[in-house]
Amino acid sequence: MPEVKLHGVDFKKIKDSGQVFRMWEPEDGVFYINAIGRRLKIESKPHGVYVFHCPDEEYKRIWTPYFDLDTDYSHYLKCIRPEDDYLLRAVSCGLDMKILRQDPWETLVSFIISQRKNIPAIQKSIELLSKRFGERKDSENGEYYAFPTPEALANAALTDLRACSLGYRDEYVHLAARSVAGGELNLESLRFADSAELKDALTGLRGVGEKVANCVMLFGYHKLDAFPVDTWIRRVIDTEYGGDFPPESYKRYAGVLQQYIFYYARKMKGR
DNA sequence: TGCCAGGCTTCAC
DNA sequence: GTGAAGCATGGC
Repeated sequence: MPEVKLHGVDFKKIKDSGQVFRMWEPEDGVFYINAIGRRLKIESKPHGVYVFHCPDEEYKRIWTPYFDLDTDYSHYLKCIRPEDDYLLRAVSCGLDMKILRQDPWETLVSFIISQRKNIPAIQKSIELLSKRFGERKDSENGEYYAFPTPEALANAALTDLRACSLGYRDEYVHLAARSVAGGELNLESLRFADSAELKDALTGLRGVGEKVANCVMLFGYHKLDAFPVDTWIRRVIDTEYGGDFPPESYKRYAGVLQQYIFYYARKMKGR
């Protein structure tokens, strides 16, 4: 069981970042996450040490890239203009945030569901969906339900999907599942596509517009230039940047910067 | 109790 | 291309 000293990662902020919906903290400093067909427990110890409840090999091969642990984010922040007070405050508030490398399918469905829902409601829908259609699994970190496969959701009755509080999005999820299960949309081969091609493929799905596509690109394909604009980001752009963001020099890592802004904007509202 | 939520589709213009 | 209405449901 790997016990590692980590710098530049804050799992509490990741849990609260709105990019991942199956991560929770049942007691202070203890995190669980259901992702990529696994359940992981992470325990924080003093002095930046974390215990990952999994084999060493899995930590290196799966979770290091998943949490992007080997990347130094200070590199992404060098483009920030010194006079951009708002962004500097946002970055300082969200320091040690990470952009995860989530499973594209789970990310796609999660963000289709996310439209016009708040985060607790999204989490609830995803848990209902997993319980009803996901495979029940046993792990050293407890029993859980894996995220449903495309086939499982493609074969589901629309009324059963609706029972997971999907609302009008039931049809969107069903169509996306049928498209992936039927091979018309190959999410794996899209890993090799550039951002423009990827966005075209995603927005070709019913119920996937600009915003959801950008979330899938950023959180499922690690396209750091993808810039999702939701109601929170829209408000900040309008009130802090006169309606125009990101500037050209920010565009390469706009998705990373966006994540700090999203986290900061929500944090400030909650105060 | 009303407003809002990590929006999208449709339709008018 | 832009703008507004309608959409199911639940959290706060």
